[in-house]
Amino acid sequence: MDPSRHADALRAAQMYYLQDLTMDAIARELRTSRSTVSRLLSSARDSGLVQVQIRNPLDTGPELEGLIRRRYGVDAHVVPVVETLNEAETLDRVAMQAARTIGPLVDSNAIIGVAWGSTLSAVSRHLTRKITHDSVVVQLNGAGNMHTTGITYASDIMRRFGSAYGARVEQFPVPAFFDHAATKTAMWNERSVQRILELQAKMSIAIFGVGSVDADYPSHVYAGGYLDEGDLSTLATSDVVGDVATVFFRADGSSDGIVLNERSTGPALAELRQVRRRICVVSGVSKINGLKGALAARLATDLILDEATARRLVGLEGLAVASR
Amino acid sequence: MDPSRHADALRAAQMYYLQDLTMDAIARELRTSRSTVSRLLSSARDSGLVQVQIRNPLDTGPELEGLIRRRYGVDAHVVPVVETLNEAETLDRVAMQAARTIGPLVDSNAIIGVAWGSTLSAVSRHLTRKITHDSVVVQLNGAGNMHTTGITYASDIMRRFGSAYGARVEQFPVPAFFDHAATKTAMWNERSVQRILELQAKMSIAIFGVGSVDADYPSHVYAGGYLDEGDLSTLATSDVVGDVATVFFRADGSSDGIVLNERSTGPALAELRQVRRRICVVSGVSKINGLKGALAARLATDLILDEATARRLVGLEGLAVASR
DNA sequence: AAGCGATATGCACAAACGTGCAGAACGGAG
DNA sequence: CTCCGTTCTGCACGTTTGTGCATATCGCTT
Repeated sequence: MDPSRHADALRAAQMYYLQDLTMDAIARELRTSRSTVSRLLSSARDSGLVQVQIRNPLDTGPELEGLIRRRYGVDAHVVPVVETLNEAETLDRVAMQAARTIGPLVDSNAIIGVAWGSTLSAVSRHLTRKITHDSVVVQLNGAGNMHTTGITYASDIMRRFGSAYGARVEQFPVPAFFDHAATKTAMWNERSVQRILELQAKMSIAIFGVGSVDADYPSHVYAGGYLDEGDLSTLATSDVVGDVATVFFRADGSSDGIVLNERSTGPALAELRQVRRRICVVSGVSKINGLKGALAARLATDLILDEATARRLVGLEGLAVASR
Repeated sequence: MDPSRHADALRAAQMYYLQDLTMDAIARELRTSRSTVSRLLSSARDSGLVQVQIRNPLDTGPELEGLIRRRYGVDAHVVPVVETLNEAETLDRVAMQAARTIGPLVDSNAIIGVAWGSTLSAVSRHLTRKITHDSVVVQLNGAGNMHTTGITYASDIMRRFGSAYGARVEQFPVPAFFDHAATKTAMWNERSVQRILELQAKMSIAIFGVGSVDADYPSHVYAGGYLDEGDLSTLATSDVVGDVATVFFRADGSSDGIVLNERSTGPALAELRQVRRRICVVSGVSKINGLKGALAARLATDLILDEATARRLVGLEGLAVASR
């Protein structure tokens, strides 16, 4: 792109956001039309030149976020939504806010682990650009299943992350679950796979949703042809409540003895917990049980979720906004 | 203020800035009118809840800021202005942008040293609020002179800084210059004064303008009744080009042997250089000589200045915006 | 040089927004 | 309970901003 356009965008952004001039005044100074300035500004915004951040003072009394922080030890970001919204609208709004909340956390030299699923797909569609250097986006778990290689679906997500942050993208071209644990063992010794595993071990940020076994609309994992009848009934008898990156856990956060995990390509929970910043995005109350399990397993350091689910999490279902 | 109003402002800000809803839509969700939302948002902005930041990628070619950085070793923030603006308008716009640039640099537990003068007065008028804890604003140099105690003028500046950042304000109730160096020595042993000096020694940020002896409109210091005829001629014979916080220096940045400094209440240049972050705000090309001296003395780590002065600084007076 | 596709610009209109003003709601003081 | 001063609210209006469309500009090919 024309570099002088970029320079103009910067000038315009400074004048608009830092000097409170109107677009009209800026247009006169840049000797162009007001509409061009409008477009310059929007390009400045979505090229990440302008960064809007909302810092809510942590001392805002007994707010939802504070409650969650104290109860579960995670930094919560509650997305305000009204109850009347349907699932899709809620997801979209949670995803948009999640995308913008994640932005400031991504730095140069970051290694960003990304899972897949409907939540992450939505998030990836709303990412705001931010220029970083030498960042890498690495896929957390395979996406293939019996019907497709899952390439297009998961890789779209990865690609969007990569281009938003100017990062190299490292896909993980394996199925979500192997049919036989032995295959996984074999593959895990392949150098091509080890390269990915090593990257994962060095992640500085991980971003994922949660699956919940009993969700109203079951997650991709449970309904998308990844598991057969036998697998599903095994899950039921092991008291599994949900998963993160196709690794399953129980309500108490434990995952030992869940045989399916031996065939899963996602990072072991203990491994995930090594990551400094672990961002979990959740939209929809029906994921509550999976979410509680993930929190019990201490899988997240940051949690972005809609208000209704947040209330449910701390047992305030009925209450309206605090102190009104 | 009503705490629920604050909560609404936060919700509104999230929906507006993070979810791209219109004020109309937000009004419906909050069950209020669109105008109220508009007002909520502006209160969110100027209570510092919403933070707009402009990060210009440092790799934007041979830009003015890059040139200045390489030549003088300071982080430059060039404020775009057209040449046709008069002094007052330029100052206002530089001040506004300076105020908003400073904001993100102020943290909790900061000790902020602030000078006075027309530049800082303008800056103080445009500060955006930001809630911090246990911050202190400390006056860098006395403001009294033969005619007034200077209290109202300098203390207005200090007060504005204090209230913008929720910081304690520590004034320095001494004249700008003592008549006799001996009085300064005596006062500097007073515990009330030492308390201030100790605070200054612990400053984490210092904010100041520059005075330039030959400016078109001489700074307060040179015209405001602080110095008598004898002082002014002494300055002339010592090759002084300007001052920072009423401490004088020559074009090469040296200040040794300038007798007036022995009577000045500002921090010695060597002392100022100890401060981690030293922000210098300059508006108007006629301050160029003072500014060059200050840069030679390495008094600043960050420099906020108007475009015309920036061009002058790197010797590109005639040039228009790079690459157009 | 002409032709062509992609991109950028300005116009004009519609949508979104800020703000003065009048009335409502609130919170003491008497 | 009433009064009065203060703060908040919604309306209405004027201003500011986003965007579809027709036109212009640029870079590249033929």
